[in-house]
Amino acid sequence: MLDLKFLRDSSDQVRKGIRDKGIDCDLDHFLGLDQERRASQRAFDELRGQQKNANTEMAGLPKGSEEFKAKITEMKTLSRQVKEKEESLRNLETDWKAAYLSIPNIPHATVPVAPDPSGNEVYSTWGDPEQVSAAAKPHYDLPGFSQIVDFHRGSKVTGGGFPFFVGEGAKLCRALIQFFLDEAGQRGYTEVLPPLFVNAASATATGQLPDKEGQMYHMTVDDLYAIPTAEVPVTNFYREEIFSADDLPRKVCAYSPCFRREAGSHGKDVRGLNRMHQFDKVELVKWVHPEKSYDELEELKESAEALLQKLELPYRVLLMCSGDLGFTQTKKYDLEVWSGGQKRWLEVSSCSNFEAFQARRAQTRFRNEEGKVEPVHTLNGSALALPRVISALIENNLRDDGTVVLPKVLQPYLGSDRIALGQ
RNA sequence: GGAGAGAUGCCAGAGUGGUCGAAUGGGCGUGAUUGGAAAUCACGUGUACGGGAAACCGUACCGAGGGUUCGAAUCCCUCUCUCUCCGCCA
Repeated sequence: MLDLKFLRDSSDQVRKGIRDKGIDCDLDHFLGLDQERRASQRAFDELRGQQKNANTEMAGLPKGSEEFKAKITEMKTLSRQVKEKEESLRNLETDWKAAYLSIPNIPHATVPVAPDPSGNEVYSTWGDPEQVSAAAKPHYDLPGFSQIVDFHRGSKVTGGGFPFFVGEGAKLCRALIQFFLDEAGQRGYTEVLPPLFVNAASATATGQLPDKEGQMYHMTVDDLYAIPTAEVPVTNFYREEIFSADDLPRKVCAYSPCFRREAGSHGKDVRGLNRMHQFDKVELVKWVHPEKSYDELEELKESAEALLQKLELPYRVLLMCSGDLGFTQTKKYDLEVWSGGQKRWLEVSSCSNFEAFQARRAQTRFRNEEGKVEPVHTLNGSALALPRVISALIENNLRDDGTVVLPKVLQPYLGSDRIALGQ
């Protein structure tokens, strides 16, 4: 949610932001409801104030007195009015809240304005894609690949997009998870292992609800959602809490499986490890002082980049344009690894600043220098999502003998300098 | 899954229908005292929404939702969560 006063006083700026993101949202409908709500609350407060005054008065009167009885008769009318007014206020508040939740965050001034992904800017590039491309093939076409990532049995057991990682494949996952967590730990992130299901309040705070309901698996019997990313439970860790200024910044990392229904995404992107319903990821989340959040975004991006560098995988960083920003984000960098076999860039990380948007929904605040309570800024970034890192590792490092040479940093975790496909 | 107990402010913990946003203690903050500190004393110390230039004022909030009543932290109903014991299990 954006700040209420900001929405009222800078509505033109908000309208522009909504337009630049290409999101369909009726700000004026909300502003109209906001006025109605305020008027309704004033009226209710007034009536309720009368009732309270009368109440105090009555406490001083003898219980059975004529005066007391007369007062009761009088107050019955008022009581009815208060109830009616309260009901209409509650109804207005419900509509108002729904409209409020439908307003997206707006892009930061440094974000390029463009309607679609073609407007994303290549911010930087690391490594040499050409070098690894020569004879590489897509991982899903490699002999033996299906023995370390078994899609067929996954489909039998669960459904499409839920593969088994087997043998070396499973060990590679475990190694990457531990490597990512170790690196985050060294950067001062506290490790958590979060719940994999969250309630609706949590999903609302981070912005999955009501905006992206269809993307999550929903367990209707218990009204719980399978997390699409560890961002959801982790960001909600401090929901409804107030930090003191020197608690900030607070940094947490978490490994978790992520579950995505990905409704509506079909086509060439979906082969092999490129897009799945369940995948593993290590996520970084930060709660920071509002003045620092854009510096923190750079630090977050660099943390994720450092992982790809240590894994010796060529990548590029994109500064996402307004039209490619999500509902909740003000600014976002995507990291894309070079897939030597598929000859294309694959997103492995997304580092975003939400400013106070999530914090306001989650009511995560801090006491600022003047002692006033204000929302913190939250950020998060993948560091990293596993499957596409795995495909790049395999495709880029496959040797003629069918083995995949591992980057130095992973070797201690696997106890070997290479893994074999197949066998 | 069964039985019981409970949920109040930063924490502990009073309050069983009216003057309760809520005693008291602790913590924290400011000040007094001190050479400095401890101890002691005084004052202060929630959040949200609304009104106001501001000081400040109003209203809501005692797990959540509903009900009874002129009036609810307090009575009734439903739900959620926590704790204890039993069962079951990793």
